[in-house]
Amino acid sequence: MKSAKQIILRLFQYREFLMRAKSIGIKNVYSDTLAEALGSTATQVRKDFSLFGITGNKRAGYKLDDLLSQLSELLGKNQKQKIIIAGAGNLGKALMQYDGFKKEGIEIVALFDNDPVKVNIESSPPILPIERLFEFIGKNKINLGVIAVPYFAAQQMLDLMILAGIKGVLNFAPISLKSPKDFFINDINLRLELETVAYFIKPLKQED
Amino acid sequence: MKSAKQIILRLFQYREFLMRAKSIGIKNVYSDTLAEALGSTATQVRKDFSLFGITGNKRAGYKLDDLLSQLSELLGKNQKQKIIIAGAGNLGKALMQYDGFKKEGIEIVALFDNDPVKVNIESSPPILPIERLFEFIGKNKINLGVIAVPYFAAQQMLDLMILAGIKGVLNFAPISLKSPKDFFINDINLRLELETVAYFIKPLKQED
DNA sequence: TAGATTGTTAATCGATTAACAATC
DNA sequence: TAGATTGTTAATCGATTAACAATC
Repeated sequence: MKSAKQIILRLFQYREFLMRAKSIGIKNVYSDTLAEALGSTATQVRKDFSLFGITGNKRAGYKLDDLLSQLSELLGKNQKQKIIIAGAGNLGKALMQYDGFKKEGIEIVALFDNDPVKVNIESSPPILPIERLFEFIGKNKINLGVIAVPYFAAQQMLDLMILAGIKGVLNFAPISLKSPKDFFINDINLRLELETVAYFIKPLKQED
Repeated sequence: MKSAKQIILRLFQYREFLMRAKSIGIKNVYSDTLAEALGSTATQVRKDFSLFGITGNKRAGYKLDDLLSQLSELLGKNQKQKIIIAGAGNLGKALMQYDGFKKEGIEIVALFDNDPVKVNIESSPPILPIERLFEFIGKNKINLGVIAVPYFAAQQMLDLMILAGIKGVLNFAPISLKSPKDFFINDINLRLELETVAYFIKPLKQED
């Protein structure tokens, strides 16, 4: 949907690198600088920018501040993004405590779990019972969620989220979820990613 | 390197689905069954199989057991895979406690952290000081690692792992790591994945 | 100016999809 | 057999890379 996920991912990476570069006092960058940082190519970088109408200065590369503000404009990272997490298991809690989100404007406003033992209204963010999810989403106008529940509960959770008004999710459940066409799902299957590495480092019987 | 990561990922997904199907007593599947399960297409499924010499029966689809064993043969999932995790923060611990790995033959044999408070030789798996990483990898012949340390420590950690004999890593540090050509790195940047979802659900100013 | 770097067009590459013959 | 499904070839699509004119 819309422009390819991969390009957007790269734009975010450019932005991340630029913020770090800025913090150490760099004022100008070249497509080559960015390529090097990301393990990409200068052509790729300029092509990506070109696709979104981002321009630099021939001979002088890109002014870091200008580039950064153009990217931020594009990626819309000036407003806060509130999210909720379904599932307060290890992964959910790891995400909850991961402070890299906060400084990028991503605020986890609540977790939800159906295990009463995990519920904790006092924690920050609070861990609430599933029953309150629907109401919470509506009241707080949340449109982004994370699914970190077991696979057998994932589809049901997604259906509930969609009904409540969520527009896109990051899904850690290892299953292909069904959703309307205009709903955005980003699947991450950690075990699969790990197994893939295992596959590629295996001594090969035959090349192809 | 070798066959595209994406195909291998799909093969793992087929295998995962087949194991679940088997557990509920299904004996035969069609390319269409698999396509449906993965949100893919029947042509894609047959193409993937064709690329690896996996065949079924015209008119009768695939015998689940045969297919499963062919995939397992290919993906080499009959031996155990030992891994270590560098970084015993929230993410490292979440992975450590995630029991989905174990039943797929992935065994986390140790975590490593340079914070003495986190070190815990008694836990299972043990959390050891970084100083023991090099020796541990050599002694236990580990070739797969996970990098779950802060970004500024990631390159150094990778260098150490490579030196110790690791052949591939799953990297959660949000930075492009440098490594030899024959070393395999699978990068996962959770924040970026989340931001990407946020981008795609944003009300658009202009289509393209 | 001369040299370096951008921005874009064209070529290439790879992956997905369509079409269809083979055949159980 | 007739119909359904595989396996593969060819066509399409999209993304990456190469080439190079524009120009600061």
